[in-house]
Amino acid sequence: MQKLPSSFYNRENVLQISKELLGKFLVTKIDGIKTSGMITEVEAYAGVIDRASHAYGGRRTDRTEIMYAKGGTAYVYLCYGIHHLFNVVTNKKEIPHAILIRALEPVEGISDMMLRRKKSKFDYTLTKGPGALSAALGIQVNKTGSSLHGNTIWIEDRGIKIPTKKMVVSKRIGVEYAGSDAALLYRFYIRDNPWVSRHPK
DNA sequence: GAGTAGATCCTCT
DNA sequence: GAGGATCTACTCA
Repeated sequence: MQKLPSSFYNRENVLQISKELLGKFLVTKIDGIKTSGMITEVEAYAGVIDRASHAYGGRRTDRTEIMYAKGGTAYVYLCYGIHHLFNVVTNKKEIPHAILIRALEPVEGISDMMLRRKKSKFDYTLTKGPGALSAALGIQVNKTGSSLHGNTIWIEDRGIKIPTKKMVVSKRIGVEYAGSDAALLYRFYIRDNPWVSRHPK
């Protein structure tokens, strides 16, 4: 059990990093409550050449500035006015790669996750989907720019390795506006794991 | 079980 | 002033 080093995030191949994130553990300690879960589903956003990315074409605004930070930084933003989506920034400074964490399997602090999600019953919707898992772990937009080497949000390697044959590759979700880039196979999830948001159309 | 509308607000044009 | 890397509840069958 150890935090992923900066050398994990600073690599250039965002697809490779995405695959390796499956089976890792996302941990947060927010408001004094520790919660964690195993990552089961991710999507890669390949920066300036990816029309689905906020940083497409080198677009740079107050919001996307975080994506240009060095690997190992949290990029959180608000979607549809309601949902906080959590991304991991990868690659070197000035290269705006990011990986969206879409789903995870809850491990620690499940009762607190249920409180945050206002759920009385434990079911698969607890951390299935990017907006849901952020709410469960207490991640909000004010955490954007946080370092993943600090003591608020981080990712641990607990010795679990997902074999390639257990991985499924597919199109990303909800990016129809990205034109031909919507067809890119940039989504990865663990085969037969119930904690996966949904199947692509 | 499948399909759809509403919530809700920050960011960029 | 429009729209989005979503989720849930509600309708209809």
